[in-house]
Amino acid sequence: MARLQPLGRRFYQRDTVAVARGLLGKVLVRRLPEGIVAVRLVEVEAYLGVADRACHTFGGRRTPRTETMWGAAGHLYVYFTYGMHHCANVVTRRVGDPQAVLLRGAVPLLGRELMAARRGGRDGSDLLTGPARLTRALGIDRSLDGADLTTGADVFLADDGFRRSADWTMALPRVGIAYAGEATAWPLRFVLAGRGGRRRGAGSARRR
DNA sequence: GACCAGATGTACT
DNA sequence: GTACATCTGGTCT
Repeated sequence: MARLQPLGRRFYQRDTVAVARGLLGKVLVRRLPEGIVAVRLVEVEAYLGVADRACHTFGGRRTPRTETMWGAAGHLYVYFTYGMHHCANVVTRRVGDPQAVLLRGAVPLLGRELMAARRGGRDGSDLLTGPARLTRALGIDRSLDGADLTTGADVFLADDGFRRSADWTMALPRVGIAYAGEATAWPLRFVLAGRGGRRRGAGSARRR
């Protein structure tokens, strides 16, 4: 894993669903003060911008929080939710077309101890399953909102040659967006089958 | 498996 | 000022 090259801007400028599928199996590398950690993405969700009721930019909403999504592809969009959790997204498409892919789950490749330490010593099959667990284990917060993923700096995505077959990719309804009307059922959540994806299905959607 | 509380930033009135 | 959020961890059954 010594010489991973960051994915280029063009990878992110494609159709959001294509980017989401393409991200499965890719390696997310994070440089922490304590060392380098790396994980393989196994679960993501696509958010399709102004036409997607579940998306922060639905209807053209543009606020300080969502500004990163409105910018160039290949940047990290990090937001804070439920008063205590951070979630990380990858911005896709082009400037002015605010779409993104939420990183929901991964499996550890390198630096597992560092990640477990950041999660308060918890280490188990749920170390990286769930968007907020992922960001916590990788030390991702609002300070990384807008970070460029193509430079290979603090955080970036890379291809280490891992090849998933299309047969191993599942498309499922998204999670936690019961408020989103018809968009709730759109199959925009992609999971690498047979890998640590979460078992909790769409059925766990909260009241509210 | 089901259910609930938690803590606060963000959007909107 | 108010409502709610791309969720998690803990408890109860």
